[in-house]
Amino acid sequence: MDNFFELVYKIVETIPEGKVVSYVQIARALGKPRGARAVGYAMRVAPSNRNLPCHRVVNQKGSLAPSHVFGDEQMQRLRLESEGVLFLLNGFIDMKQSQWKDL
DNA sequence: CATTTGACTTTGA
DNA sequence: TTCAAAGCCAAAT
Repeated sequence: MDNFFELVYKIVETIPEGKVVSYVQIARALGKPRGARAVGYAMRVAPSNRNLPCHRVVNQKGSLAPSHVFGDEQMQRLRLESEGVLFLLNGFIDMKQSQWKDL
């Protein structure tokens, strides 16, 4: 399976622990600098059996999915914190340090 | 086959 | 600098 989704999943699997990646970066890696939305769509239909760290994929604003996607909003935050991702006081991710720029 | 939607980004005021 | 609107890409309906 080498469709768009699989490519996205491959990149997401490559995200190191304690780091996050913006949708646009993944889109760029796929050759679609403006395909960030498509990446998000791929995440929405992402199969759980793929061991996909979707919680490490965030947007440029540093905020995760609208919450209900993971079940509980605080759960994903705790999960990221457990991996070493730094969170700001406003509940957003500190992109300055946690954004994975080694793509 | 055409339209709508969506876990976004960028540009304009 | 912050807030609001438009735009683009791919998949689903």
